[in-house]
Amino acid sequence: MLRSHTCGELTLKNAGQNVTLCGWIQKSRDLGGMTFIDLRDRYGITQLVFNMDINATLCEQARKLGREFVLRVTGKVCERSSKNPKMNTGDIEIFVDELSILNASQTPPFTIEEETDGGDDIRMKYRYLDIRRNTVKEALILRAKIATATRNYLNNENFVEIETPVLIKSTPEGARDFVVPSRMNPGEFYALPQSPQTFKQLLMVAGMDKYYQIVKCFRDEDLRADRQPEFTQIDCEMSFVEQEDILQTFEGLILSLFKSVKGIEIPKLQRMSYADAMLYYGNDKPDTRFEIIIIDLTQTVKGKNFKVFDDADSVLAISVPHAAAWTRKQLDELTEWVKRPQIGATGLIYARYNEDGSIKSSVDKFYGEDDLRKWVEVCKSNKNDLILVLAGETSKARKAMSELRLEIGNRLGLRKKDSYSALWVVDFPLLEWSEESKRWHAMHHPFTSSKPEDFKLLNENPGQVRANAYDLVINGVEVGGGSIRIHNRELQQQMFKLLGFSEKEAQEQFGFLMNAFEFGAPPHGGIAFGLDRLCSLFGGVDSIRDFIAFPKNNAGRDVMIDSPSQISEEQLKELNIKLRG
RNA sequence: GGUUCGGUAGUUCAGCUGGUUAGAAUACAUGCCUGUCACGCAUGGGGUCGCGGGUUCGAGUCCCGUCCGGACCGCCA
Repeated sequence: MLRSHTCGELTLKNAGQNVTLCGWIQKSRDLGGMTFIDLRDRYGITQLVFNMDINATLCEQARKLGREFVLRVTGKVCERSSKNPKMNTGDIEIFVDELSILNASQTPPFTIEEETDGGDDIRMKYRYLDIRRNTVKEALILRAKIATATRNYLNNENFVEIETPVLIKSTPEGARDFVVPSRMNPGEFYALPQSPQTFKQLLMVAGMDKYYQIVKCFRDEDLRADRQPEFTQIDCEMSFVEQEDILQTFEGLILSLFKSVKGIEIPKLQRMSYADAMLYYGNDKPDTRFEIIIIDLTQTVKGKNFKVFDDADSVLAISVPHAAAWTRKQLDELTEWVKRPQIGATGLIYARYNEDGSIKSSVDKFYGEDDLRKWVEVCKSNKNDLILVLAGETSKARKAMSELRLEIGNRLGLRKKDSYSALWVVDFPLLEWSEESKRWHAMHHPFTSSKPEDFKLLNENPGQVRANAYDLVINGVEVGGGSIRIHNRELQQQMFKLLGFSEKEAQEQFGFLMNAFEFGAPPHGGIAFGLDRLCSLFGGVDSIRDFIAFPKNNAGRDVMIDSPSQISEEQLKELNIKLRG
């Protein structure tokens, strides 16, 4: 070993010992007669001292060292005459008597500090320097903790960790596949898995009973702060279970993660139907950290010759507590906010329920005091509340209101990073109609089973069929989702047919799975969690990027290694690929 | 595919309605300084204002195009 201790562990107890440390220079302070160097490694920072009176040559040498030089030093641990209570090692320092420079460093392009001066771009380009910073380092360590705690829990529950292939088969359902050409099979391509879905089901057919895997998945879709083209799932599947068993098992996982990683106990998870989530929160991943819910005013407001409301499929409201005094300017600004194309509302109507009991709205022309009184009643508003109303086609109005609700939550400071509200959203529809492709799409995926009682609707009214599917939502983030699967060939075939597959297509693409179902497939179901999102949630930030050691940028590029990149003519030839102009 | 914000010193940013030699902080270099820990003080170097075109007597500033980055919408079974 090049070192006897790390830079984070020495305290007064070690005073008098001779130690050898290795690390990077965080900072040096040259006072003339003496020089202090903060030496950093993963574990912490320890102060080195060089003194002209004690060792002039060494002190001269130390003055010349720059930031991020890698040193190995030997010296004696001494109690400081002026201690630094902000540091774990602040009571001691090392009087160095041997110094070797293991490697020099250029001046880093940004400061290696908690609050760096570097922008995202430059940080990503020099990610290996960025990771030296505490915030990123801690984020990666948090991720490792979550992964370890997950493995502990699942191993303890008798799950078996099994790897599944990364080079698999492309299928048209769902997201775009990343595709890999096969040299040995000219003109043919592998796809990278969007999830190990079919393999884990085959493992259930194989009798593995309980499987999990912390696994990279790939989707060739546009990126977001919480979406990367390659991401990690905690992928799980169980045999001989019903929905309730899955919810119980994985509620246990989540509670145990909160406890072991964050050290907090969160309450048992609420259950909310998809229909309720849409009705009260306007989307299927409600942020339940705050109470404001969406109220349907459609019937209340109709028939007063206000065209906007009379023409609307839905008129939705939220009652914002203690906001009646918001200024006209604030409300105008909020109106502009909802009119942005991303939100897409055409306008915002408001009613103030004033302290004195009077109600004043932006549509007083159409609605008298009595009408507005009804609004207040339906919204269950209190004095001093502000009612905000959006109208339009139901799904658009819900979406806009959902966004507005979250924005209001932000403005009122109700979405606290360190409070957690987790719930299961259940009873998803099995299918949703796509106007674009004029056919039904699986809302979860084509292997999802329906509620037995809804099964009879499958042919006459597919949109009404509820699935045995469930999502885990925490603070408005979809952290995981799963379903009880189909394990019967005929049923699976019927599903493919409903989704517009010809029998031939279904056989070509998923024949292996349906064949397997004919060899004694057990009832089974599972769930997958997004590890990256779980990390960002635990870390209290919105972006998943700092929980990934080497993430991709907005355009799916790795700016550090500069990928993707072109490949040589020989490589293309070998792969039997010709690029189009 | 679209919306939007940004690109000025190594870095983060300021730079007004177009007008003198483009600034600050920090980083860096040199010198001084024996208890600093955001050390201090002094001095100094550092710029193709992303790129191309246009308007103008004059463009960092206005216009068009383009490239790059961030956030978002579409998309993400």
